Amino acid sequence: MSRAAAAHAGLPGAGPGPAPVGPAALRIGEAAALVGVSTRTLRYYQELGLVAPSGITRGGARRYSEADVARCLRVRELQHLMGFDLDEIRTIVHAEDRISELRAEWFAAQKPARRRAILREAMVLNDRLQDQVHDKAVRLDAFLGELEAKAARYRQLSTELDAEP
Amino acid sequence: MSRAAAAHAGLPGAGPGPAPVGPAALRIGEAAALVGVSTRTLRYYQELGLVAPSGITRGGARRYSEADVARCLRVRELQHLMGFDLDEIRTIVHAEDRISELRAEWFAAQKPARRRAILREAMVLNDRLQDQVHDKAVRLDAFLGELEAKAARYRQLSTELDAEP
DNA sequence: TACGATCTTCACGTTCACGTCAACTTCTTG
DNA sequence: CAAGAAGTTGACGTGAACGTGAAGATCGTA
Repeated sequence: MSRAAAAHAGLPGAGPGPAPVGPAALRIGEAAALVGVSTRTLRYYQELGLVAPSGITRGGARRYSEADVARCLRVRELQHLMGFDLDEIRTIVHAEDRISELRAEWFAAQKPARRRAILREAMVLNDRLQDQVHDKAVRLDAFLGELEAKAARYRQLSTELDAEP
Repeated sequence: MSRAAAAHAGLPGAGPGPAPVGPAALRIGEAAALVGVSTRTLRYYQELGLVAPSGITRGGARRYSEADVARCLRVRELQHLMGFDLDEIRTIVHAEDRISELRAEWFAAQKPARRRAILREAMVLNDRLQDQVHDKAVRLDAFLGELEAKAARYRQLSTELDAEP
């Protein structure tokens, strides 16, 4: 597992202590405000292994990067836009982590056979997610189509009314 | 409020006792099986004013019509496909009830002015719902687009790999 | 370095959408 | 009409996703 992925999994990591606090380090309250949730929610996400702050101070205070905030926003999107529960979301974001790991491995890999294997795994992960989303999108579009048909029917009736007073 | 709407709101109604049990009357267990939920869930939906059985026996047993089942399925769709909570769904289905009331009023109405007013109200209700759905659909399609772009990129890399071994 | 704002970790409370058990009644079928 | 299946109300239990203190440690600024 990569360094970044380990941090996001909330693991201590084998590296030299806690990750360095970058220049864009936000405190939990600031990050929460940006995401639009409570600090409790951010701690809860970390508890579930969804989003771990990429830095911590010596005293143990969480420090969130912009990428962390983006990740939180993504979780919210998957939650409310897609209707996934946090457990499903964990699966999804971990798959996405794995994909960005694979990207790095891809650049490092020399042998075409290895590259092919990496690509295959990434494609499988991506396709799986795509299927889930596609399913929802299709049914939602159908729903929207119904509503639009009704709206059209109303407009039709309206013009008919206006035509013959 | 119309007869049907009163029944679905779970009100006793001023009519001559409970609604007659039609030929297509399903027991709660059968209706639940068709919808794919538990009997508890159907009672809960009634409790919230979402779906009330259109008939009851003298003894007080609920009898669901096919329309009731369809209504339950609609609730499930709004719940899982759209991600609305049951309170929002109550607002939506009540708006839809109001629309079908308006349809009846429309046919009964003689004066064009009255018809125009009815139509306006129906259009407002429909547009409101349509906006909510449209918003979700747009963002979901964008999400899907990202995934498809990635998939295309993977396919591209794959063919490049196969081309030059 | 003092101090108030912000953070930390428990730990229990809350809301939603039901699940589940109990005690009893009703329905249907032989 | 007996009996078992299914239904009724009522009340309490449950998992998810947090909310809400409590008690204390830490951070940033004067």
